[in-house]
Amino acid sequence: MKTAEVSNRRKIGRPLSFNPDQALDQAIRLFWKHGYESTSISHLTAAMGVTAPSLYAAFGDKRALFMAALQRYLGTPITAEALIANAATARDAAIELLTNSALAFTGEHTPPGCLLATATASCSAASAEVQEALAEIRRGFGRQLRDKIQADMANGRLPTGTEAETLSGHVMAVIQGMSSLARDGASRQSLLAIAGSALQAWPSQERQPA
Amino acid sequence: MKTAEVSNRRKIGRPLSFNPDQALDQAIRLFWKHGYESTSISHLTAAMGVTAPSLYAAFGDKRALFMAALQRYLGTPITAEALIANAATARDAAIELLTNSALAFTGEHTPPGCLLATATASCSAASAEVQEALAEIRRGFGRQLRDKIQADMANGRLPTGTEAETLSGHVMAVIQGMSSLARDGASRQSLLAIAGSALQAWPSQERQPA
DNA sequence: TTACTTTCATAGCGATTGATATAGATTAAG
DNA sequence: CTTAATCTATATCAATCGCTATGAAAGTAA
Repeated sequence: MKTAEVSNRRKIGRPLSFNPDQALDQAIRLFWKHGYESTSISHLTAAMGVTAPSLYAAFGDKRALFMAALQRYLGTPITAEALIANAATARDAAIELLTNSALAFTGEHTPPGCLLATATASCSAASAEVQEALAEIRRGFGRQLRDKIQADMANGRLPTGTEAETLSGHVMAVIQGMSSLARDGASRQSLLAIAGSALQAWPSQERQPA
Repeated sequence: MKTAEVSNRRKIGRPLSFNPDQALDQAIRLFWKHGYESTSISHLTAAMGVTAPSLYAAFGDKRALFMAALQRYLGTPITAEALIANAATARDAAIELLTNSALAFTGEHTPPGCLLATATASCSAASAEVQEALAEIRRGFGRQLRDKIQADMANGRLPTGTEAETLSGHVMAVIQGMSSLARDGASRQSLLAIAGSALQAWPSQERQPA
């Protein structure tokens, strides 16, 4: 067990000289901006205000630190999983996903784009495991949205001819495409307009009565 | 002038032991799969069948080699620039861009996704110039499609209320999003379906008579 | 205090990075 | 042949990579 377990840690010994969550926020910023492989340990230690041995004692190796940063990133301000689950309809889920993404990718105090989409977009074979882990998270979001669409079809809220896989794929593509556009300098306003344009492709019970 | 100029090169001296274009194809394959920074010189020399000094003599430094590979990549089988310029309408251009992208991102003998979209999706500050060069190429494609849309509006082939910037941005987002989905394992069929779904958002003169 | 536990800071590990100096090999020209 | 031009191969450069051994510093508990 390399990673320190805060809950089981006794209160004896020299205390930590840094706030783990604040340090993790700096790691998020760097991984967000430069990706997984291009963010070096020396960059991280400098930004986090922690020496390398302390970093490894607190978070394990680079991969574990990245996964911890990713989990923290995915939980702010609300998980996409909860957003989809709590939406009244699949259309509402798509609207919120697209809108929240457009806002999150163009924050004033954060790097442009999406950490989940770009951090391992290009990396060597040595990081294949991390790359696959992120791919599975992305695919999971797509599957969840697809299932929500299929549920709405079963409830009559969407035409029976709707291709759930294609519709969720379109939304996921636009979200990840917006991340690329944001990295290229697109404004928040333009991304919100694109999100609205993508919703034009959403089928309605009225226009297509099966 | 570090890069050898083939046209001005005299025919005396020891000839090249490798085919520059074939070597460049191998470089394209590696940069396509692993991106700019994560593809090392040793990886390149091994795949290209060329030693490091020969590589540097033929192509210059790593940046020049990457840009040469990118130019060759962007010209196969046809440049997106020519595709947009030769299309009869902006809608036709969008259809061809989306379809060709779906096919190119899921080739059997090439890595999944798009080299232009992913090679510098995440890189350190040391590669900021290369990153910006690729961003400008992507933005140029978007501007060209936007101008084509505006031309169709002027000719009455599109409703006057059409937001050209948003519509082209939507197409560009879907294209780059399809690259991400392809990297996550999406099939050619699913990408073609997503391309068709994106076209549902395209305005028509009939449905919206301005 | 003394014992014990944990973190911190220094220094450095082997491996790899992008890039090159040097010398030998291979060709055409004269 | 000799000479000039160009490429190839070996060996290596300083810098950085992810990571860690070591011992001093800083806290609690007796």
